[in-house]
Amino acid sequence: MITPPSSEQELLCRAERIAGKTLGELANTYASQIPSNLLFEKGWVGQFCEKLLGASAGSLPEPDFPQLGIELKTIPIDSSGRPLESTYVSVVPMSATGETWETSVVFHKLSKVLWLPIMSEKPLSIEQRVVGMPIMWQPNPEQLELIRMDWEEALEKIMLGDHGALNAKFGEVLQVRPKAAHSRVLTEAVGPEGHTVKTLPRGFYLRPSFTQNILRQLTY
DNA sequence: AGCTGATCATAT
DNA sequence: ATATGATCAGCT
Repeated sequence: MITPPSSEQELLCRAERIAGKTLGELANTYASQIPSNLLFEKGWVGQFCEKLLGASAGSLPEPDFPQLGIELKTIPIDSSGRPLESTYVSVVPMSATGETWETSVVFHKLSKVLWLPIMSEKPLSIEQRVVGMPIMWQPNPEQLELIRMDWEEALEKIMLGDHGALNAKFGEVLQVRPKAAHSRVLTEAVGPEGHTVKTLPRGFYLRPSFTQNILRQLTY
């Protein structure tokens, strides 16, 4: 059990200390069992890194380091530093809770993010994957505005019950995609006439084109 | 090769 | 069921 970092600086130092190491080395050091593939433990890398850096466990809709207001995101990259996947941010509130942008989970989680790139090209086994240099990121005004506009538009679709629009084509930078155990899962949502209906749960994801820019801006 | 919809583990 | 952590895998 690793204690939570007491400051942003300490968190960053911890992350820098594991940069350059393979997941195999780190798992050895911390006596963790490493899965041979991620098919049945898709979140393993993220959860392992949370543990390494002292994030408070739990699945609360708030940043991983609540006291610091910092969210940790591991992001798989190829040898050119390009993201291999989109980045999950949070659940889409399909039953519109009267949330505003400033009170939204998306806003709070993305206010400050510690990105931890993991070189994860397919031929590499999990233990061979390498932790890259961490990036402490706060969205600049333009980035924040792009995210906000997608978020606002998504909330409009929710209020209208226009679930057909809430698919993976939605959002310039903040995408909407299914987020569920399987495709038969249903959650409560606002229907077209304002009544409660059931629909597939969805999540907000950052598109790779957006996260690539985040990784680039500190790489150069 | 990138995108989109589907899916898996765990905790509460 | 819903939240966290995400990646998988078929299709274009």
